[in-house]
Amino acid sequence: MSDTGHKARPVVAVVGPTASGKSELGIALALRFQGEVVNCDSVQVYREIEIATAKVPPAERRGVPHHLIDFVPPGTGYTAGEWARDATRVITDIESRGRLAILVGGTGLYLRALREPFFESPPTDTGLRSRLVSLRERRGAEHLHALLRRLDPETAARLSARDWSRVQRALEVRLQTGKTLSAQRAARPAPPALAARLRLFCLNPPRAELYARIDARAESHFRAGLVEEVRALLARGVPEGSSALGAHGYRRVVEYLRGKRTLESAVEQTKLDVRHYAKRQLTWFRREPGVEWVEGFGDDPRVQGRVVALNSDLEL
RNA sequence: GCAGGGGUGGUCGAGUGGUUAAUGGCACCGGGCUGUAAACCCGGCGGGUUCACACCCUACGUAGGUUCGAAUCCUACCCCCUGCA
Repeated sequence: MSDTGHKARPVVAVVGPTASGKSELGIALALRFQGEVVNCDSVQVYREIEIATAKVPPAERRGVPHHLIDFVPPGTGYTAGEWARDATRVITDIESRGRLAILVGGTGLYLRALREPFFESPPTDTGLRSRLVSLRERRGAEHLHALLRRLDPETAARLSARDWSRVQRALEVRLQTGKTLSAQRAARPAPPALAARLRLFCLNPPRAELYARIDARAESHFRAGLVEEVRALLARGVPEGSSALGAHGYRRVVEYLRGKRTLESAVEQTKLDVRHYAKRQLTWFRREPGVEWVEGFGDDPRVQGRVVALNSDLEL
């Protein structure tokens, strides 16, 4: 390509807050430019959890191939680092067939992991993790933080004791590798070549309308049988502490089924969870470099038309 | 109608004479984020001027009053809840 003077074909990415119409826009672009969708959503990777994930059902994908969706067993963990490797492989494959790769999803960390790879790190040691979790449950987050102060003072100083999620990760790194997280942070591999070709579109719908959609969508999930889906997943042995059942919708229904809240409060809390999440996504993408902001919803044909126009150079 | 209880900032709810623009929760807004990220964490939050210390204005149902000082006490009125009629 470069020797012919043509611009390298981009890897398109459609990101944005949840419920902003990313999937629809991704499919529209794929249809227009012979593309294939690569899921960039940390929950849609799981199979068997359906109703509250907003996955586009295969029948509605209009023939557009979707990758990295529906392939991880629900009780299993899956991480940003794994996704980055999988996505690199999948994108390479799509492009080798002469098609356009279109990343679609709202998980900012996943995209980050692709653009700026993490340091080499062994896979999650689930045994160690569960020991740390139970330690925290028994002795409190302060205790974990105190432990980290001994094992990695630099990271401990940077992290609040209440930020147990990161404290725990830092402990895992130190315990699994023998090296501190602070020592490893600098050692970041070079990004894959394709990262430089990313063309990043972030949807930005009117906030009030977005929230209204989120609320409506949560209610429709409950009407569609979300509670029954969760009941069945639990009955099948999917751990309630799994990432899949920690997803929005699922988390609160698990609490309801465990008698920790009413059904009504599960619905309301789910709406709040998702609204808060949408806001955090916006915060994330605001400082993500190279974002092209697209006002409106991705399922709006006018918005799709605008984004198509922005990619007119992809026309064959 | 009588007897009790109550009306507080977007909301729930503390506060019963003096650092009270008013504890706290929620909503909302903003920020952070290096392998659980739909996770986890932090901040702001009556309005106006100011880069800022600061200053001004408006606020605890309404209207008056007592007091150096009132969301807090008194009076009247309006509204809500409960019990008796």
